[in-house]
Amino acid sequence: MVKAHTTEDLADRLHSTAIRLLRLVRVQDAAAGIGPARLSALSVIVFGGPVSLNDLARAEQVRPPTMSRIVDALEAEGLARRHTNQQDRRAVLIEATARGVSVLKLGRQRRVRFLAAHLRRLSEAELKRIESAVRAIQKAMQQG
Amino acid sequence: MVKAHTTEDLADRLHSTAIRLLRLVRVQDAAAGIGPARLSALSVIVFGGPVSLNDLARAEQVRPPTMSRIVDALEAEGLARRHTNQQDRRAVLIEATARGVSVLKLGRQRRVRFLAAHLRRLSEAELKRIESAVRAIQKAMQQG
DNA sequence: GAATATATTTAGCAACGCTAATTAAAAGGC
DNA sequence: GCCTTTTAATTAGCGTTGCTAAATATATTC
Repeated sequence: MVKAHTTEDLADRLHSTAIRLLRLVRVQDAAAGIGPARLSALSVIVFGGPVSLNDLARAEQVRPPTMSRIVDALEAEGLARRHTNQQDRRAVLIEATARGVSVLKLGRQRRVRFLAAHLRRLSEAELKRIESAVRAIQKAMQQG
Repeated sequence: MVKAHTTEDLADRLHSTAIRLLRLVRVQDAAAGIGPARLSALSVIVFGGPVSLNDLARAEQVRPPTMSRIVDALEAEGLARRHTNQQDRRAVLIEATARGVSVLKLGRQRRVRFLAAHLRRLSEAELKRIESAVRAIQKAMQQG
């Protein structure tokens, strides 16, 4: 569980590190005044432009009825808006309100700044290594 | 949001990458037959030895009543056991059963193997960079 | 035009989060 | 040695977030 001589050992440590990292920054979300499912869905809405409910559910790895209710809540809180797609009137297009964008960006900023404060403990060389690793990890995760 | 000239940009990308990584491996948990809160608590119980309920709740960033119920479920499923601490009879000590240990390790293995399969797409040099970045990130996160 | 497929919602249930209040044991003050 | 206060856990009751099954409305296909 400690040595990283195999790819599987490295995967184990990378996995644990990702868990710890998100657990660390999650503490900042208390100040956001919005639950985790809503915050996460709002993120996809803000950065993914107008989205259909099905696509949004898929992106969040959640079933459509679950997402329908989350969007209800986001609408009730004035953070997102539904309007029917005119090309296919069965479907809805969901987009963020100005308030939704600002709530999301502030929440994200809190997390990121908190994490950045930790990273500043490291040397330039160490930061460069993380930068390069982030690129590699994203490459490994591309298309399934 | 794209360039990484500042520590904050790097934190942003690292944060996003961690989210995507965990979202990727989470798909494997469907086969575990146990909810995420229980699985995560079981992990602390297995690797953190016998723990009090309060400590377990703190480790999982959850309130004691929530953890009490999760431990109820783990006991009902035969994955963990409570017994009262003899030094302080208000407190309980929670530990994993043999079945709890095996359920956790299999679940973890599924996640880790899935992630390892993705990492094998990378070169040795890229894996070395990730290895080194993991160490740096853990260093940055040490003690708060 | 009828049958089928697709997008979303509604209904109802389980798991997980919370706060407030209760119970039981330990620790401290006098 | 009592009596108060503190601490550990649980119970009660509520809101959110996950699911499946069924309903509704629109598109598509034959």
